[in-house]
Amino acid sequence: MPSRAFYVTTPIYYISGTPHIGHAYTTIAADILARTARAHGPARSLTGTDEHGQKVAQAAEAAGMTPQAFTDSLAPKWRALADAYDAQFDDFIRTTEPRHAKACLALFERMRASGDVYEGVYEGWYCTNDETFWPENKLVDGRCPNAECRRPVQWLSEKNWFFRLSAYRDRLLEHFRANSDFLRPQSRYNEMMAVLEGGLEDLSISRSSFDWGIPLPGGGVLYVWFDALINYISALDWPDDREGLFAKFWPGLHLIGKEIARFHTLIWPAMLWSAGLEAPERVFAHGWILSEGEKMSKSLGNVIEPFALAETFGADAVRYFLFREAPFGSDFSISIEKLRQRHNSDLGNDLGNLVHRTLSMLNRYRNGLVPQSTESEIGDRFADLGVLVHAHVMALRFREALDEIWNLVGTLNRAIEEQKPWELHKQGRGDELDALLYTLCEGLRWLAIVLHPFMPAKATRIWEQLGLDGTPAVPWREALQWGGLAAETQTALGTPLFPRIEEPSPA
RNA sequence: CGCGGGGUGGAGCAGUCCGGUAGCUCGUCGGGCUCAUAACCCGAAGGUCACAGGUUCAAAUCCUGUCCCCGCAACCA
Repeated sequence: MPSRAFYVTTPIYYISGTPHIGHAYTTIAADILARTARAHGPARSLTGTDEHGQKVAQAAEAAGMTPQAFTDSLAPKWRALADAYDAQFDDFIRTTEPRHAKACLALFERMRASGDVYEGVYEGWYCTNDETFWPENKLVDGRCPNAECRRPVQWLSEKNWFFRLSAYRDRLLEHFRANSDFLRPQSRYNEMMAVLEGGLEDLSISRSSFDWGIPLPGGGVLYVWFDALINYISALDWPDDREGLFAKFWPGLHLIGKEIARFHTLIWPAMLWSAGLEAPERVFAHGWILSEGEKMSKSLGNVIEPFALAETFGADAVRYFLFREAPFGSDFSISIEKLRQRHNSDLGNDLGNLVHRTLSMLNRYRNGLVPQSTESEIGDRFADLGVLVHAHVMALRFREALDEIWNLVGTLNRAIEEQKPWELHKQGRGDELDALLYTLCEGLRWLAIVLHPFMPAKATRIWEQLGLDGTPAVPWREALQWGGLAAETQTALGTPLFPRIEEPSPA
């Protein structure tokens, strides 16, 4: 596979919100992709915060702060979320940065130059919460028709800029048809096709009733959603592109939650086309994480708090759970009990115990020294591991990637049962024992490498216990060669990787 | 006729697009092993794939209809 430059983004998170596990989910997914891609070639990842809009302005006012000071005070919690889950991003963009405003205005001007932006008067019912105008006939009981909002709307009349989105309907249809992978999973693709077939209306892209946004020449500010989408290229220094980031990394992959597929797959590509740029390469709209089978909500008291969760189980165990438990794309349920069980069985019993028993035997029988390299049938079974895991991850099949890895964890555990190293030792069959011990250690080295994107800290601990230098963030193609672990390497038996978490005792 | 998701062994889920002996994890039961985090390995029990029609040599999978469950005030991926 050619090592084309890889670019992955998360949505920019709405800054005055509260980080929850769903944000962490997207963020970790992007991190897994970026880490896997980095092991194969140039890669870049982006996250950030969405800081404009009337709601932020109002919240700032309520807090007695300027909007900028208000958002400055909130941005760190979003960086902290990525940190809490060990997600490393190459860039973190805030929409209040000058580089972003510059890109937004440049895009706006290009779109205007292409004749797709026109001035018009917008009168209608406006929902402040959604930052959206609604036609009279859409209102529900005189309130916002968004089922998740339903707040009172107000009548507004403003002179705004409009984007001729309707003109792009046919091109979008063609694009969807020609690129069946453009939007995944399939259910979201179908949904957007249905929207397209119903036709598109032009979009109001500026606001003049408040000023917390990117100011336009001649007055008004950009509509917050219009501004937000542009982050994906403003962070690549478009249009100046002084370091060639845009040229190298655009177009990329957008990871989003399913509720914002419309913005990312209909409006955003049309904006880019209007400015003479390429649409994103792929958009993946994942599902929601439910708590005890229901949508998380404060009133139900079933919100899983992401910082506390990372603290209780460790970032890596949560990262593992989120992507092993369900296919990426569908909704699934999280619960403390399920997390505990997976931690104990998959991580503790299967993987952690494998590492521990292997190093323990090596310690006992060979003073912790890796024996001479030997041919191994089991090595053959690892041959395709890197290629398979890489392919699954790049196709967003995280669960399948982990299944593949766990198959080999099972293979090694079985090899121990079948060959009974304790017997080999007692019977003085040193060569056979050496061969097995080498196979186990080398297998663990491979596992550390392919697990690293999923569980960076734990994979690094395996690496260190194997006596290897650095981290498992190594180029896969070169590193995944059977026999890479040198004989005589001094290993170090450590404490269990995933100490068992006991069931809370019944009260 | 609001929109969307879903109903598969005790639990949680794959499989459904591209029909062809029903699969995974956990749990349960029985056995083995002792290097290891009471961990590991082997075996077994357990399902009319919501229901009813239809298409087909063949349907969990395609078509039609029905029933049931979940989300849709706020926070919010």
